[in-house]
Amino acid sequence: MAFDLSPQHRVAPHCQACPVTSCPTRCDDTAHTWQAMVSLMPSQKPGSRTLMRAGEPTEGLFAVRAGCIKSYTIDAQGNEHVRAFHFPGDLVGLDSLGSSRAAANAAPVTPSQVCAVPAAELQRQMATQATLATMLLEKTRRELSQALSLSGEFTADQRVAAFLLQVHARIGSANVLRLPMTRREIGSYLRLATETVSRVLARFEEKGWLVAADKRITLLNAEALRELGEPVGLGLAA
Amino acid sequence: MAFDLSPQHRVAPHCQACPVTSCPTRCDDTAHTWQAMVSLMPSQKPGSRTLMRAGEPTEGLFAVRAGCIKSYTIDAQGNEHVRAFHFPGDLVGLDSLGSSRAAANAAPVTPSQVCAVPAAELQRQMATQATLATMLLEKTRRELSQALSLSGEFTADQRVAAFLLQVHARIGSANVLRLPMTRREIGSYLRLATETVSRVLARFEEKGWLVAADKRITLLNAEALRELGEPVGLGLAA
DNA sequence: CGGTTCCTTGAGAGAACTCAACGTCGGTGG
DNA sequence: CCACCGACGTTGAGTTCTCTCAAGGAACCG
Repeated sequence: MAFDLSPQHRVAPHCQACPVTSCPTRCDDTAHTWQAMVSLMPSQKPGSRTLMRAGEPTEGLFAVRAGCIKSYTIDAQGNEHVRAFHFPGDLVGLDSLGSSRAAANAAPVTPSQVCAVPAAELQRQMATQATLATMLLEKTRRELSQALSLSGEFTADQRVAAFLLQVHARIGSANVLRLPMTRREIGSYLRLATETVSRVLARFEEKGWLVAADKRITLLNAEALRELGEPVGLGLAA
Repeated sequence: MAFDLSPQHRVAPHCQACPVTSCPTRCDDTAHTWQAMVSLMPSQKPGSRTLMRAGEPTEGLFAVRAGCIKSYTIDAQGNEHVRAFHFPGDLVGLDSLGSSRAAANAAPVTPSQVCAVPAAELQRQMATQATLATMLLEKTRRELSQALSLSGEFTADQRVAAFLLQVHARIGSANVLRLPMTRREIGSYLRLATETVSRVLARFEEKGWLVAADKRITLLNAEALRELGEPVGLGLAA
């Protein structure tokens, strides 16, 4: 199996102590514990420490507790295409939920913690709890809205601006922002070449809108970025 | 309200006689009829005969019975951006389902028939019937998969090839295909200029892959198109 | 230390866009 | 009945945004 739930990685979820208060799989631990917490490290060797693999049987959902998970596909030429970044509180695997086979791969971008929810258990719970199905439907709908927004036609500057604001809203503090992912991964997600991402950041820096020190971004003029990236609609996602 | 359910348009659904056998809202008519069938004509005047309007309160879902419905947004410059085309059997409004306000506009592309399912009724049914919520989740997941596929980085030729095959699979017969929408609408959906769509079709015709007589397309080499458009993954959508 | 990945910057190429012109079609009204 | 108008579709010419190719420096790891 792609995802190893062996004892040395497996930990009780301790939902009551979890910082992700809005976690959709939050339970009271003592009762029906139908999830397990796992720590993950990103690896250079592709394939190791993978949560999901495209084409393999769907194993379930993963709730991100800490870190950053990417879901991605590999095309015929072997190029990686990032479909989404998942931050704490997000669910990974919604696009494969009812399907027998996973639609994409998923792997950690930085050291991460996730809670694994087995598909079989999920199906069982959904059949009886309409609330669970409704909640998952709502989460999926939001992802759909976001995907549709991003699939519009925007300039490189608009995409990058919207992306920075989105990441800042999720894991930023004050006006500082630490990007968990590489330029290549950002470009893959935004459909831009690595060099273009780099150039756009340099352009923003020239304008005095931010300071980009590698993965550490300091926002100096968030308003300008917002004005530019607003049409993309990544942030406001209703 | 954007969608007029006045008596002169309203017709009992007659699900038993409906050609859309896989309609997710299919009912036995005599029992709880929580939908109404409506005929729609496309209009030049923007705004008339609109099913949904972005930003207005969500009225519910629409099941397409015949014709073709587009959902779209209007940007700050007044340009239309088509997010999806919906064919018989599809549901319109999944991206607005749990939200209080509609995420997009929806209007007929050709003369169409839809069944309107009020949001309030839907919510009530979902609360008790886990099956309904699961079905809607599955439909939404498929739309999400498709949106994610299309949001990849592909050439104009790949996009158009995939699009033709998708439409053919939905409403084509043998090797003939009648496009319900204009070149501008196709381009808007595929993120291409109108002229580019036209040029790509001319290119395909030069290669002997198809004959394009305005909206009537005759496929001569579907295999070539499939090979080209396969990476887009619009058709296979698991 | 090598070796690898990441990031940046420069120069050139190309795919798709914009602008523009022209022909067709369908509806409208004089 | 036919001229007019607008939307649609096609084709050409030139432009531009982003990509590709290339090279160098920095950071990280075994």
